[in-house]
Amino acid sequence: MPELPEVETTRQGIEPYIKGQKIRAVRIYERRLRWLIDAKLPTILTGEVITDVSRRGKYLLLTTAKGTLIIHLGMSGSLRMVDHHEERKKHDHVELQFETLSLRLNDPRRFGAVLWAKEPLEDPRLAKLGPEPLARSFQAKTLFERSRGIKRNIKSFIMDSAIVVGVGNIYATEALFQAGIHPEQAAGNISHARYLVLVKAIKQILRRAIKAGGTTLKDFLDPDGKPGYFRFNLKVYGRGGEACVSCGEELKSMVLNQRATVYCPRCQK
DNA sequence: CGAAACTCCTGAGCGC
DNA sequence: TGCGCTCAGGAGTTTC
Repeated sequence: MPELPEVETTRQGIEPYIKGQKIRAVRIYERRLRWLIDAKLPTILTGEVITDVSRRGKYLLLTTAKGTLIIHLGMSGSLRMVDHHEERKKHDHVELQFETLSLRLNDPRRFGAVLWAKEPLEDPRLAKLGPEPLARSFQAKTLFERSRGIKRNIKSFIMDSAIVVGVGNIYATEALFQAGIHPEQAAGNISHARYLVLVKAIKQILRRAIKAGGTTLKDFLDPDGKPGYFRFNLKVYGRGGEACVSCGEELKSMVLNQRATVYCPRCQK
């Protein structure tokens, strides 16, 4: 479900409710997520204050004086702020109880993760992550240099979190359309000039999507229960067979790196 | 080493 | 109404 804009929307949604708040209780209803949740989590976290709510790639980081709770939403995870007494829904796996509200993690497919780390950025899963796409450190120059000699297609290259974090299937598809680059183009064959356009496209699309509260395809809701509106700005994703908004040509659908891909054969070379 | 395939899991939508 | 099939927004692990 979530790509970077949805994770950032989630972060912004929960921050005002939990930053500075003390955790009163922790309930774990299902430990079997991507990795088994540490059974000692309630003991570790109860009584701790959340001092910061940040994000690294698609990982959410809830900082306390003792260490950091790392939450990944996987494909189908979501966080909601609810009243303590609100009935638990199917697939609500973890709950952090604060003074009056609770933060609940719901994740039907259980591809998400809840991890505990003293130094989260040293966790092997986070240590090798590439730059944040919205940071100055994400530049055409580094992409260009890192891509020399790389034969794999540009779509899988920009979706690789070691290259740049947070670009998932929807936004990779959209950014390549905006940049006029064919998704199967070899990363190593793309000029510096075209990487400049691509980096600009990625930044712009992600910024706009965050502003719109993310993309709701069927079920993404922010922690207050509101959907994201970027869906209405999607130019190619989910529009295979329809007319290109730019040239009118029929958009083509294909499966690339086992992921649905849509592109305009005339606009993207 | 890089690149591609495979894997985890549930639910929605479709054709019959 | 039900069955079986396909597909889904991620990414770590395995295989070639």
